[in-house]
Amino acid sequence: MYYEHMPAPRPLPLSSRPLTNQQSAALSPVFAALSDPVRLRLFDLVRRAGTTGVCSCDLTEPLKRSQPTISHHLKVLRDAGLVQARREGTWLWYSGVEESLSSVQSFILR
Amino acid sequence: MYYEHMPAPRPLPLSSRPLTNQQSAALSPVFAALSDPVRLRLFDLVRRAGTTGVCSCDLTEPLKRSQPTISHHLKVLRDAGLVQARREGTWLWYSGVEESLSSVQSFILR
DNA sequence: TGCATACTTTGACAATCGTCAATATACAAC
DNA sequence: GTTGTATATTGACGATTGTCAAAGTATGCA
Repeated sequence: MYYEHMPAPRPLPLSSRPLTNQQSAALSPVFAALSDPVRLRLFDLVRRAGTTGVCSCDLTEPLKRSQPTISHHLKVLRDAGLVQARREGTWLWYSGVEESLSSVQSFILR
Repeated sequence: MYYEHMPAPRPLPLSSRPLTNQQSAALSPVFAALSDPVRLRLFDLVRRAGTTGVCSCDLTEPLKRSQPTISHHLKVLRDAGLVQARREGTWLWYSGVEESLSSVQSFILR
């Protein structure tokens, strides 16, 4: 409820079938990756860096966590498919994977 | 990625500000509530029961979990604002709260 | 080769989580 | 009151989580 203007809630279509075990097993890790407040801000920061991306060294300061902790969280986000990394010399440039949110979007609108 | 027809990924507006500590603290519990596969199916089942709702006694069997476990998960979903309960005699009828997904929706589309 | 920088992995810790059996509570009917 | 049914709470268990210090790996440069 942190938004001033929220999208209007849609009526349920009820067209689709109940979530199967496999579907919930595939979807829940995405929610889990976003279930930690620090990781949620981390994903937000990476995401808004656009296609250029952001190096993880610039993320420890705003999130006030150690570098290994940030590295750990980035791995969780990577394993969930929410972010990706591109190496450039010593640096790793992280960027968001927007398509990874499609399954969440589908679930919300189902 | 469990859907055949996914909504097209939107380009980032980049209009809004980075998530604050308070915003992520408010939003992450919703993701956390959906981060468990059993609870995700539970929410899906409750949700598609519509305004009528469903009694929790009918949820232990499809989810193959004990009654206390279902009760525990329903409490997590209730605390996250995702479901609500209406008493009718001995029964409790659970139904989904669609508006609770607005914050998630906003975050995805931000 | 060596050194410096960016990042990952390991190992440990307290805290939280998912689960169930046992117990408790709430309500209806008698 | 008692009895029965629906649901919640308690307490315990192993498993997982977030965190950091320490050590390890990778890349670039002299």
